[in-house]
Amino acid sequence: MPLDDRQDRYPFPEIEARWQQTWADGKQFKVTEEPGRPKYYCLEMFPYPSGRIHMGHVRVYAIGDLLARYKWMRGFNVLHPMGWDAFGLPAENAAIDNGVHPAVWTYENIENMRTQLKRMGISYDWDREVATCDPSYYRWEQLVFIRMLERGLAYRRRSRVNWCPSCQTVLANEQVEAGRCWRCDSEVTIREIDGWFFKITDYAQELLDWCDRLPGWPERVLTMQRNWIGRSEGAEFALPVAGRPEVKITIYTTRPDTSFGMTYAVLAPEHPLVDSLAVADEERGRIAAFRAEVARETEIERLATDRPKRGLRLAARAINPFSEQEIPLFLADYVLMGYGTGAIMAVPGEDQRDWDFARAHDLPVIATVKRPAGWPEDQAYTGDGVKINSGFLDGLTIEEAKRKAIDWLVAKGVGQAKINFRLRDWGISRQRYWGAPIPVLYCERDGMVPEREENLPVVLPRDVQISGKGGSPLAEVAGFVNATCPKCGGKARRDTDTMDTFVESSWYFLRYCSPTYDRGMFEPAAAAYWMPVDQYIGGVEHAVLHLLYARFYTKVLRDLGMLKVDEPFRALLSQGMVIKDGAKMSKSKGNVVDPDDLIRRYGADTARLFSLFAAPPEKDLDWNDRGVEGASRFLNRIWRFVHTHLAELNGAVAGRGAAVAGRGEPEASRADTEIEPAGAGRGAAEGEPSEYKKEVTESAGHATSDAGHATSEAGRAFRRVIHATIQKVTHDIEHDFHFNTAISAVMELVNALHDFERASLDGMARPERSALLREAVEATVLLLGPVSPHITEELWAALGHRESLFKRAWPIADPTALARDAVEIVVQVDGRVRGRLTAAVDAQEAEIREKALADGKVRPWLDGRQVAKVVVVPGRLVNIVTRG
RNA sequence: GCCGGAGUGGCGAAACUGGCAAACGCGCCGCACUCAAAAUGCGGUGCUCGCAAGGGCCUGCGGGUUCGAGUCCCGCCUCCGGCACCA
Repeated sequence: MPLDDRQDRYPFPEIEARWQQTWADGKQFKVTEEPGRPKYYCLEMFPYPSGRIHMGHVRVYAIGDLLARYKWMRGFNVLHPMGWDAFGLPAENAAIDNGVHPAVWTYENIENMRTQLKRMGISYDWDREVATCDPSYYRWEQLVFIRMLERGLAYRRRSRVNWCPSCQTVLANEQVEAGRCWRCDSEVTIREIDGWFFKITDYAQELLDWCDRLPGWPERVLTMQRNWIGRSEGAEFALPVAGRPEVKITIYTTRPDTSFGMTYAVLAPEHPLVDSLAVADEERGRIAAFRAEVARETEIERLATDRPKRGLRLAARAINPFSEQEIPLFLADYVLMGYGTGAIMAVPGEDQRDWDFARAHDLPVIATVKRPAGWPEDQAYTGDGVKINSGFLDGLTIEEAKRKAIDWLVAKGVGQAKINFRLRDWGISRQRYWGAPIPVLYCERDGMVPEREENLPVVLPRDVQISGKGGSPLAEVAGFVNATCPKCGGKARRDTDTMDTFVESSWYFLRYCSPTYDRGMFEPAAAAYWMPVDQYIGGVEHAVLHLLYARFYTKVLRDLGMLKVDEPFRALLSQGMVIKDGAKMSKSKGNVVDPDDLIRRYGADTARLFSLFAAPPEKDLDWNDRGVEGASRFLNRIWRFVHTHLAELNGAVAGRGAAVAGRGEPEASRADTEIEPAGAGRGAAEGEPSEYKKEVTESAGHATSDAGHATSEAGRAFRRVIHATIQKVTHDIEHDFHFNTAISAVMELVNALHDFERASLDGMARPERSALLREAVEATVLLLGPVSPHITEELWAALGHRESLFKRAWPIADPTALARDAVEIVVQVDGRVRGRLTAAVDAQEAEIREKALADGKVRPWLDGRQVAKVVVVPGRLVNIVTRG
């Protein structure tokens, strides 16, 4: 078929639409569990249905689809699903702004985005699509909520929480970024409010431990999770208050070895013992004023570490149990109630913050670690050293002293070793409408009561006024709030908060295993077959949020006896952002590229090719319109080559000179090149299904009947290029997902194909040439299939194949084709390349050495110099080292 | 401050366990086709000295190890990301 005259481009709109239809009609990517066949669960983070896909989506889905299609070709049973993270605030904000119901808005957006995604030609099993706002979805997380409640893994308490004044709702710690709301960037304030929590802190240690057992995860994500969990080892002990034996302040420290240097102690302003410590009314007044002052600070101010530390000295004094000295007690804003015990021992000698505070308040400093020579006078010392001024700890190392100090506390019965985590429980109540209702009621008689399981789901009511003025909209819906107590049948009120949408995304990958199952969250056998996700792909912005929650939730489900896996995602590919003109694509910066435009102008295959070619997936991708042109040009070049050589290419197989013209309707005889992978034949073991190699090797022999016997020098060289490319592309995909270099290898093959085509016109036997051209073209089409599936399907059909490219096995490099008998060896003199020589692959070192020393290009460089040494690296280079 | 990651042509980027730096693509230059342009094809393209043959210099900076360093070691600088009065 000729190029489209008008555009000089191959007719991608027609081709892409047709193949998308063919795949859909044939349910080609629909999967079911096939016990005994190796599975591959390939998952991209599902999108929030904002209404339109953006380039970031194109990038993730192109990556995921490449892997999914590649694994199909390698014989795996591939689960590749798609769905919608459908609850959330934007829907509600749209309702406030435009008066559209969030449900209407959401489902319209889903329709839109589904159409867009289908135009990308991703190999999803659309029969497994889920939307988290569907009651048949969230009913199961309500059930799990109740089970968690029974186990104490979900609990309700009043607490100081992060509050976004703009979103009018509570935020979890993970959803606050540098004091601002992760979604709307408003400054976060603190509120004391009743709410539900998931006890993720119970899993802190396990979540941390498994960070060391996830080799398929990028190190940077694991590091972020470790930091977030924030484990620290130390000691906790009672700090006596002078003259007040009934008051016991517990302090936490990671440096019990420095206890002798404790010259004062500090309580957080909100510390509950502060009230009982105050003696006079006058002091109570000052405390109240200090607390008010601290409370006025915004989160942002509090985060600034360089600002002077405020403190208030209390009348009460404490006793350092180590030195038995009386020391002053302070309230100070640099001590946080939320970490440790909310009280610290201050050791200005070995802690810079304490040092700064001690300076400002004229407090004594005792050094308990010997300073290295020249240590500045005006700094705390946190380095290593020997203990001094520390009574029974003197002379010990820090580590020894830590242990001995803890032993001493234990012996005295006042303290013990203690491990602390920075991780806080996950606050999941949201004072908003568009979320899953919390399945709990409050009865006048029985108090808080969970809904009965048989009454689930607690359906989110449709009729609701959304004002955005604050307060849970559900509280205004009488028909929802007023209910009967599941326990006594009396009057009860429903909880009117909804769950954080991160709860839905914590298990959607499980729902995909059996999306319509109605007797539980997922069908156990299906989950057992598909889980864990083999490859998860998504943006790094979820490094601690979603990825930590999902890990936690999976462990909870395991402990509830519902699931057998410890971790949901075996491997994670954390893809970079899409950048244009030096900034992340965003409407406000005006640098967005609309995927729809792109696909309309160049086709999905080009959009996918470029986004995979421009950068390795983990790096940020610099969008470049010219680069897209280049990708398009490349596909056109292949198209043109195949169609201008179609007669020769198709004649080659049967060895007939007769041309088979016309696209896609070749003769049936072509079937002999087809591999029909029977279900049984496809794959036995993971990674490299055993019967697979044989099958493909045979096929290679078939498809290249004449080329296999390529005897000319040029023919063998070209065939080596073909098979080296197969090897490289396979390696790049398997080894480190460097699709950019895989694609560049195919580009090189296509360049070599053009060179060969020209060079072989004279002097090469026609059958050999034709067979090699066909072998190269088939390899190109196969290798490029997972990247640009439509054009390759079309070309594959044009080459006479009747079955989809993706039912065909991935090619394997033929070792005989790769074998070479001579290699080029570089000759260096003193590390500089001076000549080259050709030697047999199995040439002995001595032989290479002689050849190198005798080389005409090399000799002048040895003139007047002595050869000191000759380094021979077989198959690579010779370095002649000279002297004089 | 702590923890990660990265610095390579005009640009996006390559370089497996130390072995020809800059593959591939973009851009640019030249040529062919064309009345002309577009498209396409072919060739060139790190910097620098030279008419040329050919030489010298190049992977953020300074040292080191090595026959040989983009890659390993030590010390810096810059940028990006995460965490951050976490005791």
